[in-house]
This record gives sequence, C-alpha cells and structure tokens, in this order.
Amino acid sequence: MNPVGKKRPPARKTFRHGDLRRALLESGIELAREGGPNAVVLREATRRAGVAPNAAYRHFSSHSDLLQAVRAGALSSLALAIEAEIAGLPRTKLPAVSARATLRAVGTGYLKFALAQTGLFRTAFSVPEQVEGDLDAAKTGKSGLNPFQLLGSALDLMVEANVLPRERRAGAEYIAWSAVHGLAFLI
Amino acid sequence: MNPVGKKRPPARKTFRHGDLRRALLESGIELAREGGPNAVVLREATRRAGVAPNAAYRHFSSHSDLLQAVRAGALSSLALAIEAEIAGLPRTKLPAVSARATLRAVGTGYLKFALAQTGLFRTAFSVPEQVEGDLDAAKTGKSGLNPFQLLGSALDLMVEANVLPRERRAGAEYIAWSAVHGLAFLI
DNA sequence: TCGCTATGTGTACACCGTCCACAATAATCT
DNA sequence: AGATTATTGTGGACGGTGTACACATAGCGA
Repeated sequence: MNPVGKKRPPARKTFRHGDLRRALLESGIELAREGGPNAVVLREATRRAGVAPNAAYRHFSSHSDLLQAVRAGALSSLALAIEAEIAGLPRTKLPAVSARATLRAVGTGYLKFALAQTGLFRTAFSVPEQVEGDLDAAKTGKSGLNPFQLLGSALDLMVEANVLPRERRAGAEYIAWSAVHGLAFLI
Repeated sequence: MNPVGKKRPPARKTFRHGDLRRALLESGIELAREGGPNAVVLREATRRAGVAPNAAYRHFSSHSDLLQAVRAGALSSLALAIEAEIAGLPRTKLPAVSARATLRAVGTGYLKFALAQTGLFRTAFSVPEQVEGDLDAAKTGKSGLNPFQLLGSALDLMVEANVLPRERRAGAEYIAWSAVHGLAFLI
C-alpha cells in the first residue's frame, strides 16, 4: 500500500536493524518494568524489536546474558532516580544540614523508586551480586556512580561535615543500605 | 524380560500414590533448596515423585499454586530454625537478659538460615506478600507462629521485661525486620 | 455387587531457550 | 571497480516447560 513502505514490527526497510542491541535491551527493560525479572523473555524482546529470535544471539550470548544487561539498566535507572532526588534538594550553605539532607535524599530516592518501579527494582536485585567495587558504566547514573556508590558519597559528605564521626564511617554503607533495602522490601 | 512385567520409572505398587500431595511438595522444596524459586519446576517435581506431569493438577491448581505451597514450606523451615535458635539459649532468671537474648536469637536464627539455606530463603521471600496477619499453619514452626510473628513475640518479651518502652513497641517489627532482612540480603 | 468419584495416564498444544546451516548485506582489500 | 570476507539476520529443528482434554483405574459407599 505504501510505496515508500514504513516498517511495521517485522517490516524493516533494511536487512540490518541498525541498533538491535539497544532495541533488545530496551524491550527487555520494558518487560522487566512490567513484570519483574521473570517476565524478561528473550523471544518476546526480539518480537518487540521486530526481529527473529535468533538475532538476539548476535548481541547477547544467552538469555541470562540479556538479563544481566537489563539488570544493569535497572540499576542505572535507580541511580538516576537517586540523583534526581538529590538534585531536587533546596540549596543551603550549612554543610551539616546539606549532608544530612543528601543522605536522606538517597534513602527516599531509593524508596520512591522501589515503589514506583517495582518491576525494575526487583530485577535490579534479583540476583545477588556485589556492586560495591563495580566500575561497569552501564549501572551508573549521570554522575558515573552506581546506587551503592551514591550512598557512599553521601556518607563521605557526612564525615566532611563532621556529622558522622570518621571512625564510624567504615561499613556505614552496609548499615544504611540494609535498613533501607529491608524497608523497601517490606513494602 | 520380566514376565510379570513391572514399571520401572513409575515403580509404584499401587495405582494410587497414597500421599502425592506431600510428595510433590517435598520434591518442590528440595528443588527450591537446590536452586531457589526458579528451580521449582512442576514436571521435575512429578518426575521425582514417580508420577505423570498431569497428576500434579489433582493437588495443585497450577505451577504457581505449587510454588506458593513450597514458599509456605520454606517459611515454616525458617520458623523452625528461629525456634531452634531460641531453644538453644541458656536459661536465665533475669527477664531483661532473657528478653534481649531471645530477640538476638531471632536475628541470628534468621541470618544463619539465610546463609545455610539460601535457596529456601530466596524462595520464601521471592514473592512479596504480607505475612503479618497470616494465620496459615503451613508457614509456622512448632510454636504455631510464622517468622514474623516470632519476631513480634520476642519484642513483646522486651516490653514485658521493661527493656523496650511500650510506646516504642508499635511498628518495631518493621524496624528490626528490615535491618535483619536487609543485612541477610547483603550477604 | 454396582456404580460414583477421586486420582493418575496419554496425548497434544503453544511457548520457551538454543543449536545449526544458510542468506543478505556491509566492510575491506586488491 | 570488482572480488572476498566478516557481520548480522533468517529458517528450521530439538528438547524442555506449563497446561487442557479425554480416558483409565481403583477405592468406597449404596
């Protein structure tokens, strides 16, 4: 009908997709958002990208490889949400006030995300894996820090502002993180 | 070969299994123990029970129904682990000491279980669901209390022993639970 | 004893992840 | 430019999964 035929799902103009990896990743993230980790299904992602199931294997070595990438994307979204919460803070001159507010913002950003994006949140933490020293840029927000590192830098601020005694700094991530994460899980 | 030809795989003497529901449940729990929630696969459970796949549908309405039952069993195991930890406590006359020790035992029982039975633990909390007011006996230990209720009764002890001010009792479950659960998740 | 009903079997379907051989295109090298 | 090679997508197949339907078996009460 359309001589200059546009692409429907399977109707692509070029044989090559152009950016299939990103397309699959985004479909996967959407699936995760809708139904959590178990909903991210390789074949459905290829379907949404308008491509044959096997095409996925040119970009991801397996289903779990794709899932890992989706998971990284979810962590990145979480990082962005936390950063947005921090950015929305009213400015203040007082380091102590600011440091406390930042730490609180990390917590509330985390909780808000868990509530608003439950599927992504569950996906992000569906597989136990250490994120502490992870440098993977796919998991970070605009600041280049992943959620765990954002918490760490908020704690650093507390120390600098003399709100948190330096000797109690070590391991504080774990305390704060477990409290907030446990709470998030409860809801 | 065998003139009185018997059936190997389904080597059951009687047509009826006798206690298939329990058998399936136990196979399911074993699967969860070995590989977490995603490993509890209906067909494999029936295989281990020596029965055709469809037989499961006489006792569970669906795969997720079976999974829910397995999950209840996992919660029950956790409750038993906590009770065992409490039971192992040295006796003392002092209510304050005893109350504190009991609360701590709940926490360590919880953590030990999370470490020793990771698969079951992950299964128990794989699906968010309120356990607070749940009266389902399938989730309890010998005391008839589920893990969350065990925590509650430990906190009650604290109040009775005047270790925890009564006005701080409300919602204390959530604080304690989120701290311990978050910690468990970290490990 | 007869039939009812609970319980297990067999067959079949759609969907999933993944392997293999092959086709179409883009990139590269004469 | 033309030929060669590498990359990317397709098609078909296989075994595994959950589940629906029809049927077989056997335990139980009349």
